[in-house]
Order: sequence, then structure tokens, then C-alpha cells
Amino acid sequence: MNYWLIKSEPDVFSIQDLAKAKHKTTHWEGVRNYQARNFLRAMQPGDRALFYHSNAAPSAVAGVVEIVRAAYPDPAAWDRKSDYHDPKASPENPIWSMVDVKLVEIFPREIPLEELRSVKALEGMELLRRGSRLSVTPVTPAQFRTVEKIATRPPAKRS
DNA sequence: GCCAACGTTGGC
DNA sequence: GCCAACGTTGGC
Repeated sequence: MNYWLIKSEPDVFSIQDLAKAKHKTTHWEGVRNYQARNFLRAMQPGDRALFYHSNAAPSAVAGVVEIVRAAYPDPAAWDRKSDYHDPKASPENPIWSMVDVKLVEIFPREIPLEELRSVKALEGMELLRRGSRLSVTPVTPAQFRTVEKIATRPPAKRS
């Protein structure tokens, strides 16, 4: 089983929206970056992912989801009316993939980016890399456990 | 809203 | 295949 981190702008789709969705499940559509797509394709049912709110105030990890369906074609790619439309995509040549994810938990408190940066055990996390923009990234089991642990206890005192 | 970092496009 | 121009992401 592998661990990941997936980003979403809460104004577009938040973890609270996921909690309200049917079966607390959604299609993770709209990934339009090849590297991120390839990570989507490496996901397997049972894998878990941190749900990160980007472009938020503050940006933060908000909870955990489970991958419940492996990658399959993202039909929004050839939907002319979709924000995620790609003129090069078609049903015969889907280009882009999506997975289905299901809510596991909303953390009792969000962990802001600034706090993640202060945690020694999270050094090297792709999200924290300077200029990192990938919306789907792998996370090590140790990093995943560290984030889960931090989420269930009060914020550390900052020096 | 600004802007740095990054990815993509297209002329050559 | 290089690289400038452009578009997007996302922190702040």
C-alpha cells in the first residue's frame, strides 16, 4: 500500500464537500499535468492520500482519503463545456486519467503549511519543496504517519 | 493582487 | 533540439 498527497482548492472542492458527496466518494478529475497523472496511474485501491487545501487561508492538510478505484479515463478531458477540456483528448485517446477517492477522516484540526515546514520528520516532503506545484505527489509511510500524529494533538509551540 | 517557479508551446 | 514567450499554480 502506498501513500500520496492530493491538492484541491477548497473554493473549488473542499474536504467538507467530499463529506457531503454521495458515498463520501468523488472522481478526482481535472489533473492536467503529466507527472501528476502518472502518479494517479500508480495508485491502487486501498492506497491512502492526504487531502491538502491549496490556495487557502491558510493552506493546510485537512484529512485523509482512500483510493477506491484505480485510474481510468477522465471524460472531462473531451467535454468541450468542462473547465478541464483538452482539445487533444478524445474517447479513443483519453490522455488524462482520474481515480475515485473516498473520505476516511477529516482531521480534528487542519495542519497549516507553515507548521508542516517546522516539522523535522517532514523535511524532504515534495509538498514542502521550493516551487513545488504538483497536485499529486507520493508521500512516504513515515511522513504519512507523522502528519496523522500531528493532526491529533495540539500545535507545537513555535520558537 | 503580486509574483516566483514551473510547464508548455511554437518559431526557428 | 533550443529557448523565449506565454500560461498556470499557489504562497503570501
